[in-house]
Amino acid sequence: MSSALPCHPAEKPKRETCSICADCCVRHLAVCAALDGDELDALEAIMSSKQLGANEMLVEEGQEKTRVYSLTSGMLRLYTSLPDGRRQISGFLFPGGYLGLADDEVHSQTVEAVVPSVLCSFSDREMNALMERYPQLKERLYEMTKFALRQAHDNQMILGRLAPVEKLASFLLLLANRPQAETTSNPVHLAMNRTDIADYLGLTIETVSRSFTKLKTQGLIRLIDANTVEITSYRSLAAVAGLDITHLMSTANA
Amino acid sequence: MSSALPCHPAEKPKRETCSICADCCVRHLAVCAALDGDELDALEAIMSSKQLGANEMLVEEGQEKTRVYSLTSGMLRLYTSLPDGRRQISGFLFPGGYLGLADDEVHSQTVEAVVPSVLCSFSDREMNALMERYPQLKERLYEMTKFALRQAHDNQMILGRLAPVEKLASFLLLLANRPQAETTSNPVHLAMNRTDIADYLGLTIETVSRSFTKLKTQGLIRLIDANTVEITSYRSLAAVAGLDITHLMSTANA
DNA sequence: CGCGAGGTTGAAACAGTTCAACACTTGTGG
DNA sequence: CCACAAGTGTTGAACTGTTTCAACCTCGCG
Repeated sequence: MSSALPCHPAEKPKRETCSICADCCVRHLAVCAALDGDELDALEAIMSSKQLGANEMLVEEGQEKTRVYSLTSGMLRLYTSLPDGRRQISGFLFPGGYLGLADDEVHSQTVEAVVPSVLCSFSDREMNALMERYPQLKERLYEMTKFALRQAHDNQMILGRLAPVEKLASFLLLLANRPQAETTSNPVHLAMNRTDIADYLGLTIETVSRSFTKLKTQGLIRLIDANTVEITSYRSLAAVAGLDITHLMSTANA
Repeated sequence: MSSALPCHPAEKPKRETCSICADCCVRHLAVCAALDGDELDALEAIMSSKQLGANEMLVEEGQEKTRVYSLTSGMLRLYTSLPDGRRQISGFLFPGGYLGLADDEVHSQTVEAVVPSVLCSFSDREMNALMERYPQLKERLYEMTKFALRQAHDNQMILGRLAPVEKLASFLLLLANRPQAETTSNPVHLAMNRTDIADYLGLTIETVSRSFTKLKTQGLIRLIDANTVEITSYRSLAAVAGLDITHLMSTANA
């Protein structure tokens, strides 16, 4: 689906005699960046692979947390729902992202694949054991949790104080500058649909659509197609967003 | 100001020959719950006390993080601002709360006292050293960070998907059930003013005021005075809030 | 070719914001 | 002790913008 890098583990034979982690192209972004050599083998020993189809659910809110995951390729959405069906997407998970940072015993959010995805799966118990054995692994997860918390704070500003166009501008900049791509990616591919964007930004799909039109009319973006956005004027878009997101570009993964 | 428990360290002589931490009444809520005996002495050795007047600023967004804090008594607000002055309060810190969970080198938020407050202050460097020495201290901070992340996710739902009355209802329930009081406190004392509430919930002060009136008219709350709310019907208020916040009551501090 | 899903656009309804006035409390100074 | 000003909160009325509801468009696919 996505014109991603040519090397996901899924495309290789599942488990060879030797390390597949070592060749993983998102390793430097993921938890596993904390490990090397033997340590990596130990991680690999408790790892299994998991694939998800588009919109397939991985975990559901309230479910016991028995396994944790590291996303290799694809994209996930994390959300909570209200009894009446209203939904708030708290974030999207990109390759290198870790699933289970916020939760202790129970998952506090539902997780679904936005597009077909591949994950590394671990028993929560075994992962905890490994964290005791390799403190740098725990340290890494701690750093990733802190980063997630900063992201959540930025999100609160977006949700609480930005106007719809500003929200969308921030969102596009966030996608353009997300760490995975290393450099600023342009045009930006929107793997999620308008409903997802709306539920992430606290808007309706109609308002999202109208905000796209506004940015287009103002000449800040160009919609190559409904899911591909070219950022025509990066600076102006950042000015509209108001939010200073520069720290999200570099700090990405400490 | 607040009719709090009778024992804040501030009321005692500043540093006696022996442990003041051991007598601290919020210790079981704070970082220090992870430590005991000698360990507690080690923490106390690097600790100093800090007092803040109402609305006094402790740290400013962008400032280098040289010290970290544990709140003993009072209340703090944490927020970020936009260039044009719009403000989003990401949360309030209550006694036992820790300041500096999300940040690495630089503070990502401004912190001010809502009411006169007393804090334990530590050099960030020394605290890190202590965390290396006592892994359970790091573990404790990690748990508190995870809790903060879950809180942030709940907040995103409140900001993005709840109507004003629902937002206010959630906010009141949050205050009523916050861990410090141990039991559900009623009536609830609002130490912060309407502007703070508005900037926390993503509303204007007028809408906050009107929402108070609506809850009052519906018979769910009673305003003893502008800053004291009696929850008349807890269940109905929870129903209005929509949000299930029960997990915030018990999980408080793992 | 026609159906369905996803996205855009238009018009009306509604709700939160804005602007303004008023009430209440507190502190200052005559 | 009272008058007055300042700060905070509430209420009203008009306005603006998002939501709602509906229609329409486009694309992919059976």
